[in-house]
Amino acid sequence: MTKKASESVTNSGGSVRNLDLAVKSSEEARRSTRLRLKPLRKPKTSQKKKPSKLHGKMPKKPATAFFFFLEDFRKHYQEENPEVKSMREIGKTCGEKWKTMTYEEKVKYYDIATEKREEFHRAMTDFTKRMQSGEYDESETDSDFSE
DNA sequence: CCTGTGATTGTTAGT
DNA sequence: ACTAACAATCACAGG
Repeated sequence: MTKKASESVTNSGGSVRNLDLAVKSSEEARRSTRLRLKPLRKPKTSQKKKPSKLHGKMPKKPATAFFFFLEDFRKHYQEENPEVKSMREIGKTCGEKWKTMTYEEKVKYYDIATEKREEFHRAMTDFTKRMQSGEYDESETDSDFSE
């Protein structure tokens, strides 16, 4: 609630500024991403794997801006192409359009992703803190006692 | 009936 | 700094 007011003050300026910082932060990471010319591993895609209990309470990676755009784009795509139900084709179309999108247009999606990232960061901090505090509780009370 | 696949880019943690 | 893997979605297929 409080931060909402400050953000509303600056229309695009605030958003852009946030994005700028976000971009700057990932600027380094971005470079590496672009360099990925070593597709040694080329899985057919789809890296879905079963939820391994790595730590039990490890915060999962938040959806990226692209995913938010996908969510929105998917709605429009289904409206115009109700025949296409497969997400695979949408992904291609969305990805192609995503590249054509301009910075300003992506800003709004990046902005959402940035917020999600912050939330994730909090969960991560709490998680790490808890971990250092007294080792992670792997017990997670499994089925021993119902809650 | 349930699980895995397939496709997209972006972000994160780990080494 | 770089690498590898994973994040959501939704329809379809296989066991």
